[in-house]
Amino acid sequence: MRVFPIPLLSRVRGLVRRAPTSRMYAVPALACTNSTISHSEQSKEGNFDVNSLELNEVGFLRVLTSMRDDPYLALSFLKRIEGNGALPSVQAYAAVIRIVCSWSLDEKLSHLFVGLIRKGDEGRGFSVVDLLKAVGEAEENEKLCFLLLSRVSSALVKAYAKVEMFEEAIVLSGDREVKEGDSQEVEKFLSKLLSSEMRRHHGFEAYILLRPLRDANILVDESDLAVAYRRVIRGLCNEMKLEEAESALLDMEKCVIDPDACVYSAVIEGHRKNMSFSKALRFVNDKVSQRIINPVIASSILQCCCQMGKFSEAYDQFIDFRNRNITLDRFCYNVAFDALIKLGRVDEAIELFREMTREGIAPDVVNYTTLIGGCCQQGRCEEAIDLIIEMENKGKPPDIVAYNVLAGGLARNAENASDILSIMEARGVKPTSVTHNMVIQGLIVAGKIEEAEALNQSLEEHNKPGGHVASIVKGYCEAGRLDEAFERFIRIDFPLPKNVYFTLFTSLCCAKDKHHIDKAQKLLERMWELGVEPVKSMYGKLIGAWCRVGNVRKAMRFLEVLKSREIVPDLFTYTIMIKTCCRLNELEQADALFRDMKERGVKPDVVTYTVLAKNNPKIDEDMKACGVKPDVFYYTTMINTYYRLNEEKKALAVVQEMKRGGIVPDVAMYTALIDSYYRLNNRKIAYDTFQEMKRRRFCPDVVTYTVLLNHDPKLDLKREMRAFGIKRDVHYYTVLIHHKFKIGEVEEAERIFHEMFVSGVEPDVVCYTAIIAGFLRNGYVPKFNTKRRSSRRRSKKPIILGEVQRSLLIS
DNA sequence: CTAGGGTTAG
Repeated sequence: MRVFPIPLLSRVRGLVRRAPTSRMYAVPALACTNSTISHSEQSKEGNFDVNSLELNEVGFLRVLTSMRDDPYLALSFLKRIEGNGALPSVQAYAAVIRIVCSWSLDEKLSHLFVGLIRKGDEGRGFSVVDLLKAVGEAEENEKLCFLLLSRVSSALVKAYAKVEMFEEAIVLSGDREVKEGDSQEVEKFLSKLLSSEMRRHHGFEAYILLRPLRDANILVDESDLAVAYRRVIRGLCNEMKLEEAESALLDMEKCVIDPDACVYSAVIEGHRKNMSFSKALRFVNDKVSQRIINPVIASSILQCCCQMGKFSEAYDQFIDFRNRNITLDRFCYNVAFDALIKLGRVDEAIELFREMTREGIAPDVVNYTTLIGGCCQQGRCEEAIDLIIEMENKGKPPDIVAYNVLAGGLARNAENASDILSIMEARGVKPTSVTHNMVIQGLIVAGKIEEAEALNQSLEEHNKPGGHVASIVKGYCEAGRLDEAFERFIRIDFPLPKNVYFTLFTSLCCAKDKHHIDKAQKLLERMWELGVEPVKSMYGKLIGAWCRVGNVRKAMRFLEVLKSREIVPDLFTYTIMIKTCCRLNELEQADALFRDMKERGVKPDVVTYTVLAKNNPKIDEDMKACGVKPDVFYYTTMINTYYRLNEEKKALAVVQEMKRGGIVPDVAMYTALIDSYYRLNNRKIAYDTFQEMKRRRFCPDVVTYTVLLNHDPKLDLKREMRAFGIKRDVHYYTVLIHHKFKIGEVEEAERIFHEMFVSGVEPDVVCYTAIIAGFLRNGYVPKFNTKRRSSRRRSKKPIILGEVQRSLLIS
C-alpha cells in the first residue's frame, strides 16, 4: 500500500464517487471518501469544480507522477476521476499513459485507448493527435521518445481495431465469434481510418501511427506492416492524394518492404484518373520494375498512352509487352485494338483480335463492341454486322451497347439502321433513347436530315417533346455545319439539356469567322431567356473568342452585359482581356481592367502580372506588395522586357533575383537570355550560355536553334538538331530561307521552301513575305502556282497573298 | 466542361 501526501490528495477526493472496483488494487485513501456526494454538495464543499480541477492541475499531475511505480493504481485513479464526469486534461492522460507504458502493460494501454476513442474528440476535449504529442513531449531523449511513441501507437492501432470489432459485433448480433487476429485488426483499422468520412480526421493519425511503428519494428510482423502500408497507399490513391501516396511508398521502400503490383497499379491508376498521364508513365519508368508488370499495370500504361492521344506509341508499347512475354489480358488487347482503330488501321485491329482468340483469351462483349465501332468508323458495315452474328454464335449475345454502336454506325454510313432496331426488338434488347440519339446524330452526320427529323418526329409522339433535338444539333456540330446547327437550335422555345448548349457554344467559339462568335453570344443570351443558367466558364470562353479575333470592343460590350447582370468575370476572363488590350496597344484600357478586377475582388495572379509586365516592368512592385510569387514565366518576360528597353543592368538584376529565389531557369529562359545577349552583341556570352544550358541537361528546342541561326547563321547545328530529334518549324524555315536569299543562294532558298512544303509545314504570312522579298531582292519576279493547294484551302490563299502585298508595301 | 502567361522569324 502506498501513502500519499495528504494535502495533495485532499484536493482531489471530491472527485471520487464510487468505491474502488478493483479489490486487488484498492486505494484506501480514496476508498474511504463519501461516495454519494451530490453535485450541489460538491459545489458547496468547493471540492468538485472543474475550474478548481484546472487550478489544481499541477498538484493533480504530481499525484499521478507519484504513482509511477504502480501503473494499476494510476489507472484506477484516472478511472475514478473519469467516472465522476470530469474531464481530465490531456496532460493527465499522457502521464498515465507514460506510466502504463513503462510497465509494458500493452493490453491495459489498449483498453485505456478504447475508452478514449469511444468518448470522441468532443467527450475528451482534445484530439488523439494532441494526446500523442503530449506523450511524446515529456520525453526528451529522442530515442526513448520514439520507443515510447511506437508502443503507444501500437496500442492505439489495436484500440481502434477493437472499436471496429465492437461495432461489427453489434451488427452481427453477437452470434458469431469475432476472430481476433492482429493483422485483421490493423487492416480494418486502417481501412476505416482512410474511409472517406473519417479521412479528414484521421489521415494524419495514420501517419503518426505508421511512422514510429515502422521505425521501431513494433508491429507484430512484416506482413502486418505491409498490409498496413498497402491499405494506406491504396486509400490515399482512392482519395486522389497521390503525393502522399508516393511519399508513403518511399517510406515503405525504406522499410525494405516490397510494394506489390496492387500498390503500383493503385498509384498509376490514381494519376491516370487525375488525367496526369505523363506523371503516371514517369512513375512507371522510375519505380516499377519490369518484372512486376502484370496485365492490370500493363493496361493502365496502354490506356495512359491512348488518353494522351499517343495511339501509335500505345500500340508499340503493347507489342513490346507481348515480345517480352508479359501476360496480357483482354483489357490490354482492347486498348490495343482501340489504338489501331483510332489510327485507322482497322485490318490490323481485326487481326489482333483474332490473335487474342488464338492465344486462348475469349473476347468479351466489350472487345466485340470496340471492333464493331472500328468497322463502322471505316465504313465497313458488313463486317460489323458479321461480328454481331459471330457474337450470337459464340454465345456472347450483343448487349444494348453493342447494338447502339452498330445502329449509330450504320446510320452514319447512310446504311439502313431501322432494320437493326427491329432486329434488336426481336432479340429482346429494347432500343432506348440512347439508341435513338445515336441513330439520329448518325443520320445528320450522314446528311440525311429529313430522315433524322422524321425519326425524331415519330419518337416525339411517345417521348417528351424535343427529346432528340440535342442529337440533331450535335450531329450538325460534328458535321461542321454550325450555321444549320444554330438555326435548328434557335427555333426551340424550351430548355434543352445543358450539354447541348455547351457543345454548340464551344464549336461556335472555336470557329474562325466572327459571325459564328456572334451566334455563340446569341446562344448565351437565349439561355438566359429560357432561364438556363450558363456554365460560368462560358462567359470567359466567349470573351476569349472575341479577343482571339481581335474584337476587343465586342468583348468589352459583353463585359458590360455581365456587369449589368451582376456577374463578376473570373481571373481567366480578366487576364485574357488584359492580354488582348496589351497586344493591341490599348494600354489605358488594360490598366482600367486591371483596376476594375481588383475593385471587384478578383485577385490578379502571376499570369496576370506576366501579361502586364510585358509593357510595364514597374508592375513588379505592385505584384510583390500583393504577395504574388514570381515564377520562371514571369522572370522570362521581365528579363526580355528590360533587354528590349536597353536596361541591361535591370535585366541582370532580375537574373540575380531569380537565382536567389531558387527559381530554376528552363529552356525558354535560356533561349530568351541567348537572344538578349546576341542583341547586345555579346556573341561570346550568348554562345557560352547555349553551351551552359546543354551542360545542365536542358535540351534546346526549335526556338533556341532559331535564335542561334538568326544571329549566327554560320553555326552548323544541323547534326545537333537531328540528334535531339528537333523538327524545324515555320519560324526556323523562315529564318533559314531569309538567310539563303540574303547571301544570294536563290536556288538553295527554293529548295528549302520545297522541303518545308513536303514536310507538311504550312508557310504563313511572314514566311511568304520573306520569300517574296527575297526574290525581289535577287531580281526575280515571284510566281506562285495557286493550284498547288487543295480546294479546301484555296479560299484562304487570296487573303494571305493580300496580306503579303500589304506588308510588302509597308516595308 | 483543364478557357489565361514566357523565348523565335519578314
